[in-house]
Amino acid sequence: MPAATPTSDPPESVPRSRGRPRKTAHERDDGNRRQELLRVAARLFRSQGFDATSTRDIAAAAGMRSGSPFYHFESKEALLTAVMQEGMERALRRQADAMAQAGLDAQRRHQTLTARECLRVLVRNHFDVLVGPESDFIPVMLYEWRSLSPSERSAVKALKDRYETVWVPVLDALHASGELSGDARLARLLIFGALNWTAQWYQPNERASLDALTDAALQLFLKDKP
Amino acid sequence: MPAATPTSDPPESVPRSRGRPRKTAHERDDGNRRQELLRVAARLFRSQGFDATSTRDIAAAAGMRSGSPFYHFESKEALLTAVMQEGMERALRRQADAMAQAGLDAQRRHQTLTARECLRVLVRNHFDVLVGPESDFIPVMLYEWRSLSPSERSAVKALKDRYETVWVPVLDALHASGELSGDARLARLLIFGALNWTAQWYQPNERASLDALTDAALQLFLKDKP
DNA sequence: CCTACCGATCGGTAGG
DNA sequence: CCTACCGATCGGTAGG
Repeated sequence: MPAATPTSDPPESVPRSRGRPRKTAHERDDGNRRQELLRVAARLFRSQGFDATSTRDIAAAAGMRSGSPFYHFESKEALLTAVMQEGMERALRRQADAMAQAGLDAQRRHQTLTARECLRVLVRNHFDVLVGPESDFIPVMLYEWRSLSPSERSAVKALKDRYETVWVPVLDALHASGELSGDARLARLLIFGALNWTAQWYQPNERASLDALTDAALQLFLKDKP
Repeated sequence: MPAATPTSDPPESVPRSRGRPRKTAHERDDGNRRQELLRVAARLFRSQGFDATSTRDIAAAAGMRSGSPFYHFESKEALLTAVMQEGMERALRRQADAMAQAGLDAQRRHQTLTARECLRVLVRNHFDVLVGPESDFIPVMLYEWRSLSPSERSAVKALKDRYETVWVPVLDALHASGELSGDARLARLLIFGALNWTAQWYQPNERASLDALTDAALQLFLKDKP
């Protein structure tokens, strides 16, 4: 039974929002126009910043006229929020897939994943999400927080927390085995910082591959097992 | 003898810039108005971002009318550049002072600083510069790169490079002694990432002190001396 | 440093 | 999704 809401729906379904009604992602087959807007917005927000990108820039990059993005999104801010949510949902899916795949590989070798191997999978996937192909969404989320309203902010933060929660037991296990030293919470924050900062300097044509970067990170953070 | 400049000063000192002549930092005793503008601009740029801060916001915060900041700075961009340069110059001074002081302390104990102790001094000072009192300037530099023109960018980058250069021999020594593992360049980039990211989450009322944070960082990055 | 102002741009909307 | 448009805001300037 759904929770009782103080105001129930109006009798004949009067649209409540301002202006024209807007489609949701799954309404009609041309949701690809919406996807296209998300893609170009993510790219522009990343390269120029949210405030420095006009909705006209976005429309032009998607081959539309200046007013048309507002047919798909209520506001520029809603578009930003959608970019962040889309990015986090993809990241969550990829993280789950990577962990599941690594688990299966281990099983086929009749082994269990060590905490160190788990961390390697998480770090490698994080780099993919952050600086790999189609990686504009997550940097936008990391660097454009300020432009969200409090409620949008907490919606995105919930997804981000889910993403980071996966790391906690892994880091705890490494802490317990002595492979990770120091305060556990501070270590986690510092590690995420080291990883997230790569979005600032890593270029696709960087001499170091993402595998090499993963190696460097694990070597930096982890001690030999005592 | 000063270097010969292709165009020497005009005979009777005609101002070359547009509009009213602007004072430099040392011209007259009310350079404190300029300093005040830098201070409030740094604070607003940090909390709202460069693009989301209007020159009217800055003027109001400094107790001026909307047009007055342009008496002190040629443009909003020039003000941003000045914030970053001022911040880097202070950081460089504080870094040099901290290292010198630590060297003197060691000398008084008839010892030399170990590489590990040097790193501790650098990290601790970096946290001070980044999230300590009057720490708005450096986060602005770290997060508002995009709004600079190429030439302004390289001017700031030169200062940033000078700051980071001090760390290189220290990290190299730790690498040589086996206290720091993995590719040296990548380790340095990851370490700066971990430190710089604290500007995103550290609050002055944070439970961890900057000393505790320094401990956590050194424990995370460094191995025991083999 | 203030007053008064300009031209440009921006997010967003009505109506089709 | 386009056309045509509005009100607000912004960086910056002339003149004192």
